[in-house]
Amino acid sequence: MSLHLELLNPEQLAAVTLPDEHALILAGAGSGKTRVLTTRIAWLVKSGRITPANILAVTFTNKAAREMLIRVTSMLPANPRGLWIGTFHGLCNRMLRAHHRDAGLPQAFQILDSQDQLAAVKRLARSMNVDEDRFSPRDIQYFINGNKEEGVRAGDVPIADENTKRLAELYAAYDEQCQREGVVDFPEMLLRSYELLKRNEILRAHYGQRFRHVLIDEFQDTNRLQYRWLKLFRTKESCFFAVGDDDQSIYTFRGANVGNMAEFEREFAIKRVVRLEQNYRSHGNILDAANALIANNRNRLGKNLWTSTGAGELVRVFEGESDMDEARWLVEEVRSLSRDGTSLSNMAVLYRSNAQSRVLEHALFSQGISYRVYGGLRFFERAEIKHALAYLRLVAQPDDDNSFLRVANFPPRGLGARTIEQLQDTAKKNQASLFKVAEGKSAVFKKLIEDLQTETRGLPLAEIVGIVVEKSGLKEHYKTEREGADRIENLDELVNAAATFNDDSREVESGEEVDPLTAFLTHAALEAGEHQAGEGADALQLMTVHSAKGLEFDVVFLSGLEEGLFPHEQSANERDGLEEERRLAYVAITRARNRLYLSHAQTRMLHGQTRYNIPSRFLEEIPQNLMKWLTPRFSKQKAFTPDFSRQTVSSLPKKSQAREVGGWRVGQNVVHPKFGSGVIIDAEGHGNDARVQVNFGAAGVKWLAVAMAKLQAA
DNA sequence: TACTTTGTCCTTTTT
DNA sequence: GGACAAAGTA
Repeated sequence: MSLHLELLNPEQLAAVTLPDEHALILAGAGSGKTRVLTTRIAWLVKSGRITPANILAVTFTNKAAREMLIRVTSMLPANPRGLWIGTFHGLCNRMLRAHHRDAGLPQAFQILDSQDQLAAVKRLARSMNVDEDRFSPRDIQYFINGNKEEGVRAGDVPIADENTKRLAELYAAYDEQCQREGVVDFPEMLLRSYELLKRNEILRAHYGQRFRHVLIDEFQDTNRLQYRWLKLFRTKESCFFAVGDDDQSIYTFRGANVGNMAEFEREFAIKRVVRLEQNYRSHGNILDAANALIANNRNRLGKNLWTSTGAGELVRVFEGESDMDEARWLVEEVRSLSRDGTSLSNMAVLYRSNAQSRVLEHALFSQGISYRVYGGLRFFERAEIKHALAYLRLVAQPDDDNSFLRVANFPPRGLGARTIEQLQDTAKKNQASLFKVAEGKSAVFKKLIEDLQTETRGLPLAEIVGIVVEKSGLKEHYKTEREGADRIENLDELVNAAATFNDDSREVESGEEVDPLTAFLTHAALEAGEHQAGEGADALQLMTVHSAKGLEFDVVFLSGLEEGLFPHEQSANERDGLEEERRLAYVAITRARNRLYLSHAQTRMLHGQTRYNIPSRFLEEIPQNLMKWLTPRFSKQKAFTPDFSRQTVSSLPKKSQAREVGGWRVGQNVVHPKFGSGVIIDAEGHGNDARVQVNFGAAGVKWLAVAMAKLQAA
């Protein structure tokens, strides 16, 4: 019930109690960002000058939004009404449902997730005879979303060449298709909502007046459209409070624009940028390592984290001979920490890409250590759940062709590709949905949907879902399948989820209430990740660095620190790709409270091939005096230079058979007088002709004649 | 029409 | 190694 302002440090207090003016808060990792944001909201309300309804707080994830809501409400005496805290998409959804007519949408519009969108694009591409070699559905989807996120409609795409012209046509056709079917994809939600407010002066004035205080979390992750959307709420009286950390910007690959921070500073004439640099999370050595690493980035607003807790332990570094070796060591380490009293859920293993989890899982499983992998297949994304949702969507909105195609012949009911094709032709001719033109063979399916509609009308949500799961034949179908038991369990779980579902966003302010089924389907699309199993159990946490953002652990293992993996090889082709990789490493390191492990392996199975990787440059960028090697090997490789501008990683060519020539073995570490240290990645010939291919990192990859080159074993 | 086998492609991810 | 889609077979 209290704000506990006395517990804030001077900078935090300054941020919380800023007068009514625009503000930019540079909040470093672990600096109490969420606390400042939530206390600010509570402080504003308690001041009595405004009500909760005057506040708009925007976050990126549902998790962050929920956390914020909980913390704010705990600081206020009564449950605040009219307080808008949510994700960009959640808030846009709320607005679009409330003003669906003005936005040109049916009230029960359905939301396409990325998968659904891709399916819709594929279907469109086929109906328009697109050469998939020239334009893959992925590319088209990327083009559409990229433009939408810049606020550019199909008609406004600048036509530079034939390709763009064609893509713009497809974009236009795609939007028409969505409109016809009453569906909206993720970027469309933002753009629609943006256009709605932009065009409708009355609405804009209404919301602008209402939201006197606009607070934005993770501002560095906003894209251009999101920023423009936010600016629509700006009035003479309004105050914007943006919190962000440019060093933690790790989503530029999907359109986030860090430049928004500088833009905001300029456009809102920010007088004072408040820097939160005191870190309450990590020990000194860990923090120093993070600071040293990020100092290698040139594009920064500048910030240096410090802590008043001691230096703590050194950062531990391990080199494995192979990924399996690395995993075995890691499991042993986890086991002994666990024995010494650190709970498993307080330890996390982080990696750059999901593919790396497999080896770890294998090792953990065989040693009987419980673990939990984040970011795998989410509940609402499972095939059987998607199928059930498709039936439900058709009940709510039969013109949804995406859903129609998904389940028209699932479970199989004799509607083959031919029948569907004919149906699609008729639909195209009549500019109507598949459902409307279904006849003959497909009439049976149409009848099924219609029966479901009449049968479920007016029933409670859980019963609707139960009936649909049963009568669609899904359950029956999975009974005959070998691994169907899990799927049936999931379908039951879906009914459960429906039973416990209560939606607070249905409390609308403009009269019309959204029907429960649509609300549930919206929840499934927008909050797909919220429904996760095994949340409570004590288990080791496995996740990518990306999904670790915002979290913290006593012990963090950062594994696979190898050139090509982390930094990822693809990042070399992107503008400022390496800097983003470095920020990613920075995020990873700053997750650790007490102990940090960094590890890498000499060989690793990737894409079914063994790769020989050299240690990541990030290991070189951390001052040696902060680290403690658990294996001697790495410390021997003195010839490292910090410059790895050229090719640094290679995989073993497919056809290579020779593993060993003249005493040199593939995978072996070597030192060359001129090129420094490297690793043998291939070998061929024998005797005097024997040659080895060596990856020297900075000096590149070279073929060397064994007889000539003065190679030394490292 | 429906199931089985082969060929291609591999980041990161929330909404 | 593995997911997913297109081609192949009963």
